[in-house]
Amino acid sequence: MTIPVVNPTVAGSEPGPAVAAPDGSPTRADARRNRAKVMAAAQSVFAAHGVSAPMEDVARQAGVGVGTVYRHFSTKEALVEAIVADHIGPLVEQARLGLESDDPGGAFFRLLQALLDELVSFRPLAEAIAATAEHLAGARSQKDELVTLAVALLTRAQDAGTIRPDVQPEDLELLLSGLAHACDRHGGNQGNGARYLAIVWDGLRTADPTPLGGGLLPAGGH
Amino acid sequence: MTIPVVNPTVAGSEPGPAVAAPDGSPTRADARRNRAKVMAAAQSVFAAHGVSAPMEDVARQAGVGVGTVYRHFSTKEALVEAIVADHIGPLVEQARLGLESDDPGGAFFRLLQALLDELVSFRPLAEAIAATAEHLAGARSQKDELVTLAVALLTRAQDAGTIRPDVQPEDLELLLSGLAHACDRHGGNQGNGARYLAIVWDGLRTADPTPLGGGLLPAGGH
DNA sequence: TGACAACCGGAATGGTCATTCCGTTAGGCT
DNA sequence: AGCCTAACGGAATGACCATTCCGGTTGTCA
Repeated sequence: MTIPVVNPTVAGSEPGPAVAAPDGSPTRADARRNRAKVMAAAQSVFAAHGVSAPMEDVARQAGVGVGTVYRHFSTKEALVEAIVADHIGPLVEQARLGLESDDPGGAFFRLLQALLDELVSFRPLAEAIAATAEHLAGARSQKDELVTLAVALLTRAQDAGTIRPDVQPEDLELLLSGLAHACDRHGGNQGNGARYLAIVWDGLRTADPTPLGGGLLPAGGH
Repeated sequence: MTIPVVNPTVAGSEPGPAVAAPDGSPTRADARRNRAKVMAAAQSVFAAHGVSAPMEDVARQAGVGVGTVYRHFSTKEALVEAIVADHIGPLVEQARLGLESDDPGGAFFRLLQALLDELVSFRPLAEAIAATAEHLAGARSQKDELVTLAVALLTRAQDAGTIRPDVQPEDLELLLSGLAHACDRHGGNQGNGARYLAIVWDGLRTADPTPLGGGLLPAGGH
């Protein structure tokens, strides 16, 4: 047992051994190189076969042994999380900028659109988003932060009159969840995802909305 | 239960051994009883823990051994399919009636609503629907039939002017898929599912739709 | 250049299922 | 009542994986 590490670093991303010293120094060159190879391999393997693909496939694709994969990511979950973080980072950034825009509705739409693009290109992201959306409590991870920012953007878009006022953050969770899943299931066809988004978007901005409260009567039908 | 289907035995439902003789005669009483117990147990176990729940849990809940479960359903998949068929049957019936209604829009909405209810009460149904929706080729199973009928209903609702004309059957697949997943992920809260449906519905019936074709520009934003 | 960790690879381990096998039990029919 | 066989139950089997272990390799630093 050689795990003298005392520093926890960021939970999950840089786990057990010391890939990076407590202060952030890089360590051995081959280790850094391998970490990158593993990330790239995981990216492609998980994208192609979903997160259920065996760790050994990731290792093979990376040209290393499983042991090496586990040296860098103490757990499969940690590996997935690391990749997801890569995808989410830019989205968080975009959401931040959007909050400062004077066109909240457009910014919100573009955020959804960007999210959709990522979703299409990397399936596991969908699962991660969906899982996070479960309860948007406090923002501790990037995923949570993204959800939080998206909610803020939603509120601003509502204040601006672009989005119907009766939509709640929980609905956003559900919509994202559904969006994610639909894209997951039809990964190959980005066009479909775009159509789906357009429809939901129209539902969000409708001027003559079906009451969301109780009765569930179609506003336009009948 | 009520499976008005005229068809002999649906492939997969009554497999290997002779739960029913080739001509359809019932067989031993205890066998029939156990089959029912297994179905009920599977229903509740899968609903509670998802289809990934072990067959042994189903057997225990039914008060029988795994061997007995396999005597009635040659495969886990066959068991799931049998339960799903129970849930889909009534929906197919409703869709049929809806096709004869003079209010296609309302009928379509009510079908979605009923589907949603089933989805909320039985998670695996979501997966099954989503899986089927993949390609709505020919209607050979009940699932396919449901999708086909729903598409027909959609077309009629469009002809009646309730649903925007640029919505395609593929979009329906995606929407159902997303709907299913959202309900799967938030099984406990039917209220949320209803809200989600209302939003999507408004997107479907909007009078001022975002073009579904190319540019992906928000119609109301900016 | 030599020594010492840090790293590496991949076989071995442990756990979780679906599915099969077979000795035992008990409906149904004469 | 007694036989014959469909049905049972549940231990055993086989696959698939994540994760761990440890002897061998190789950057790095003095």
